[in-house]
Amino acid sequence: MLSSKAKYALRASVFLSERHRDQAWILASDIAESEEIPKKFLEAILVELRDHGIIDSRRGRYGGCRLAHPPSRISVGDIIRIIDGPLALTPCSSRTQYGACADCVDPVICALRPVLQEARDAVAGVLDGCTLAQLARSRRSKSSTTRRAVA
Amino acid sequence: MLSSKAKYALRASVFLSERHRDQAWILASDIAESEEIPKKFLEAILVELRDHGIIDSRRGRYGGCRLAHPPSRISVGDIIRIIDGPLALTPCSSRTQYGACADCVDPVICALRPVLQEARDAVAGVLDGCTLAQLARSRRSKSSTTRRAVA
DNA sequence: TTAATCCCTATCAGATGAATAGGGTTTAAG
DNA sequence: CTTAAACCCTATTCATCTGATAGGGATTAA
Repeated sequence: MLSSKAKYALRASVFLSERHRDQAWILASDIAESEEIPKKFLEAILVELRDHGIIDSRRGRYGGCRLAHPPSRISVGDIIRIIDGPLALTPCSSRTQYGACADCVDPVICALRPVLQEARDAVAGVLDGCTLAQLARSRRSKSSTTRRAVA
Repeated sequence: MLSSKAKYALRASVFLSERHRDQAWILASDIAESEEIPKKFLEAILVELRDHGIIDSRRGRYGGCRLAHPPSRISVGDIIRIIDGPLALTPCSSRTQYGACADCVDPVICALRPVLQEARDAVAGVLDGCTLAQLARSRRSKSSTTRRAVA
């Protein structure tokens, strides 16, 4: 399951995507308010995203943050991996962060590994194939649909 | 990530698969010893598997447990779902245990949902496509390979 | 100089994960 | 009918993770 933190990170990232056009610095407090994310908690998330090169930030007055790359170059998988760790079901079936599990010597788990790798490739294929740009576009179309439905 | 509990459950299930031929009652303590699983912890796991119809059990002297179905009819996905919960990344993208997430009203998360559903279908496809029988077979071939390599 | 902003460290309550303890209940063999 | 042996139930422990809050330090552009 996704953590709240990862969902917040995705929401914040999409928010930044929508405002990425003019390269302006966006306030963390604006994101927090618009997306209803606890401000201090969001700050910690933004730091992680910055440390992993997803966003750039500028301190001091008139500072803020913005995506470090075009929204079409950042995937859902990227964000989730940074916040929640590898997509794989075990360390030993991860490709981006491979590591032996403590109990990986066991033959049954090893018998399991090919399946788990297949599973991880399947999820990764989907989540890495979906970019922030696509999410932002989909959000835009949904909100307009809603508006039309309400009208 | 898979919990230890789920790995234990898978190991125990494969162990039962290997001995399913003669329909005998297998002792929990035998599974615990062979698979190096803490006995009391394993007992709790077996109860869960029993409650979900994966295994049958008989109490009292000469009791034990065994698979309630042929190993070819029980999938890795079945076991994982019972022990660790839905394969989906959010309640709202689950098919077997659908439920709205607390924050599912948010449009970005909703924009995310189709992707998450795709991801869940992808993992489910893999994990439900792998049965205990296949795992047991793969374990058998591996251990013989090992023996050959050692010899 | 200063107001505004990101950033760092510490802390906290609650949930979850992994395991242990101890006995209760049931069963089949003798 | 007794009894040894097994599953089964409740409670408890300990460590870690999650989600969040607090307070201020460092930095920047006007």
